[in-house]
Amino acid sequence: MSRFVHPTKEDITLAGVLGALGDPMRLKILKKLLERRHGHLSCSEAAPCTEMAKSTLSHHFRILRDAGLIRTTKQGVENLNSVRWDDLNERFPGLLAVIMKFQL
Amino acid sequence: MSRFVHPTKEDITLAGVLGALGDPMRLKILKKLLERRHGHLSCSEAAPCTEMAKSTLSHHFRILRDAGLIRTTKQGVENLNSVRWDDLNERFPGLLAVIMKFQL
DNA sequence: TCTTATAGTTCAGTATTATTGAACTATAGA
DNA sequence: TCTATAGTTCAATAATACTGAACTATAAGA
Repeated sequence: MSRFVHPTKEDITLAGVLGALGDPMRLKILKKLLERRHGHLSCSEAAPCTEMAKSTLSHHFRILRDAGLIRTTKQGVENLNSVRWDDLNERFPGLLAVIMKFQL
Repeated sequence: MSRFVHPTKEDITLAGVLGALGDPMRLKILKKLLERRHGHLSCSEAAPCTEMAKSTLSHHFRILRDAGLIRTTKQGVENLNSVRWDDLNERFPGLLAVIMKFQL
């Protein structure tokens, strides 16, 4: 029964957010999640490609979670992930919207 | 006579830019440079604090340069650094302007 | 209930990056 | 030429990231 640790909105830092997004895989994961802004995706649904190690994927989700970019809840056998859109937009207005515009 | 290597505008990547800015020191350096958008600052003028190792500072400037965020030219004993504002704004319109708005 | 499958985490070893003191390079000025 | 200044490069260590293997938790079927 692993409970996920999420930083409070106030504890989200700019360097943390940018650092977490400074990786092509994590950018792709966030883009997939952002496409359904208030929806949820399991880790494997949000994976940028299928031939990547589960542990690697888990690692990247952890980094996104620790930076405050996503919220993870366990539902049955899956983890459901969603972007913390409102928190992020209050903390850093416009940031995610701009990043989301660009390709890759 | 060290010549600095700068990526072409086309070679600047989003993950590279975000990764380079995913560090408090480098964010501070960029902010100082951005305050005089088309001006130039030496490395020591742009240093976030004075009590950091010269080699560490040099390392951070290198990462910013390799990511395409700054251009460095040697002038006398000093290195002059400036933000590649136009290149970045053409490649990722609005990105730097948004990041610049936030504190820390 | 026992077994199997699914989804993901944790562990541990390896690989990559970051940090920093010491030595070095290049330029300017006395 | 000698000294000071500004920064780089090197080399060693510290900290993070990546990933295969083993493990945990839940669901569903026999």
